[in-house]
Amino acid sequence: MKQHLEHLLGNALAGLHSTGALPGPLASPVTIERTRDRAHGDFACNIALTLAKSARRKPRELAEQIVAALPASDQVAKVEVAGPGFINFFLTPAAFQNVVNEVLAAGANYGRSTRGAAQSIQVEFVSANPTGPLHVGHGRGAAYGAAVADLLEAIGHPVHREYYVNDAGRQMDILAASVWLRYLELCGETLVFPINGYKGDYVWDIAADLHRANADTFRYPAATVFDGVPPDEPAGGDKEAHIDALIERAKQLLSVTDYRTVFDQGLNVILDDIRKDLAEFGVTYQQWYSERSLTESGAVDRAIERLRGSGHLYEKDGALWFRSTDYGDEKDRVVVRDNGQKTYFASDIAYHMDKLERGYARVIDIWGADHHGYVPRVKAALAALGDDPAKLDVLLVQFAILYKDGERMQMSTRSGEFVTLRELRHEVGNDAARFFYVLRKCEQHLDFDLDLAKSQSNDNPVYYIQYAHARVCSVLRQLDEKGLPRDAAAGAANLGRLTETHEQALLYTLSRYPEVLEAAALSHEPHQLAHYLRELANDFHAYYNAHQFLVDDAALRDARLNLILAVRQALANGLQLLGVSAPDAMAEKSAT
RNA sequence: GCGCCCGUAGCUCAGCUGGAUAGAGCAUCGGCCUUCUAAGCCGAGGGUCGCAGGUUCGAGUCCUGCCGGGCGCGCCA
Repeated sequence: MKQHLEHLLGNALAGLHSTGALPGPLASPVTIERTRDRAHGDFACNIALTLAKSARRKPRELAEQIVAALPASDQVAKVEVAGPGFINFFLTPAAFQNVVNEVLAAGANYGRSTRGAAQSIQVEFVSANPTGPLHVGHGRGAAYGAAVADLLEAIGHPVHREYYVNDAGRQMDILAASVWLRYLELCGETLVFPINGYKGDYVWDIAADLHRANADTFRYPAATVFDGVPPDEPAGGDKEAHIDALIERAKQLLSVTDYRTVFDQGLNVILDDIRKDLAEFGVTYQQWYSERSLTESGAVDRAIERLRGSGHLYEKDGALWFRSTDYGDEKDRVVVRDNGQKTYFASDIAYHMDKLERGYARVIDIWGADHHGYVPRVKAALAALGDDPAKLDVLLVQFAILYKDGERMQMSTRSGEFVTLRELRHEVGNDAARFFYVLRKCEQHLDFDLDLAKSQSNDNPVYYIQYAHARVCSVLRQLDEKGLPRDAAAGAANLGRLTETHEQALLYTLSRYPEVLEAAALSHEPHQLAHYLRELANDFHAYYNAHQFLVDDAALRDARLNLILAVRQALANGLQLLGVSAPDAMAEKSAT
């Protein structure tokens, strides 16, 4: 519809140019928009307003002239010039009624397009450190990232979903040390667990597995383990120095392979748990990319050498620095520490270099908003490597703040007092969780009221949309029970019977779906789709209450059934993109 | 102090990237179930779009400065 109108306007303007009625080529392209108010027609164009200045003409006059030059179209019922000079298009009922045929013909593909087919996109999201189970904050990144990826795929982009596994670095060593200390306790050693260690129950579970499989193989007396280790914070020492020394002791006492065994026990158990958790949440990946593999393959060294070759590295205080300030970062960054260890940033440079070398047209990183300060340095690194930093899009997701009993909950992996994604999923269900998470745009803080989500799940908008879908299914069941026939072809032939106000509203909303999908995908805003689905469900429920579908008039009945089947299809397509199920019937409402 | 995000109805948020009279859900009040599921529908009240300037035919939307809230500013990851 939109393209058709743009085509008509293009012809009209070309005609005016050729007769000299309008000067020069257009500065801006012709854009057709949906009107905010249907009193202004179905679509509107502000071209006369934007052209008025350069043409030195009054906008309304110009608009009249453009309208007069418009070619005839059987889809256009009326064209008006209104307000300061808008050109308003009123389409024929038939133009909208035909949307039903389009939806039913396209089925699960309705709304999808191929406009992005030439551009492959890599989307990296969640990528939480495998030091513990995913919590509710990660859940938002998961739901948002999956929806963005699915939306991009829906407009034709080949999409590669990836999880970057931080299986190297200090945090993982702290986990390994935590597992080992718990293991020692299980062996019968008595010790004071470090304040900076991972205290969650899952660490005990991992340690128990380790003990079952290896008995006392990795056991050392606690006194030996803590020999020479500086005191922890409660004992008047530094908690960071304390835990670092314990890691050192672990590496000294255990052989390289034994330390690796303890380390990998923690890594693998947690990573498997994360994989399973996300899969249950409907979030899947094409690839799990290991940070460790970047070091082992020499990719990190290669990245550093490339930076050195392009003259962006220098040494200071025994460390190797990247001059990221050359590219707008606020300070230079260390890539190799004075102790010879490469920083996390060095791995990340190598990782992003690798992403672009793999040939993606665009790369999207979805990070927690607390990492926003990290963006300039990664972009700077890409620029220094000679890559185009504009290929990288970093989407920052603000925190999901949990409320329980009206109070804000503190979340900390280290203290073990967090609410896990799994707990949340079990409380409110996958559908509600997926939908709630994408209901807000990512830069908006998300208030997640656990009590509301738990006790009053009826208020959840996801049920409202699912109910609309289930109602259509229910109508079809009623049709069967009443032994009434359904003739899809007759329905298609009688779409002209759909003239009620509610039907027109529904047809109009249905016709917007492809535009909403595209806008949501291009702007990485799944919430647009979520809000649209609510509108579509709203139009359907209003229609349902105002009119009967299973009427005696067979032609009208078939037309209405085709319409609501089209609505069901659009609802199902949209819900699927958000990872929410489209049930055929709603489960019995619980008594509470 | 510097940087990023947010500020719209009592509450939680949309506002289609600068368009016409600022919308929805909760909450409040009033209606609708012998008829396809009432997890639904219809109606009412509720606004200085944080404040002050600026840009233009037009600003909730763009630019500047304040105010308020969140998050960052490691040779941690």
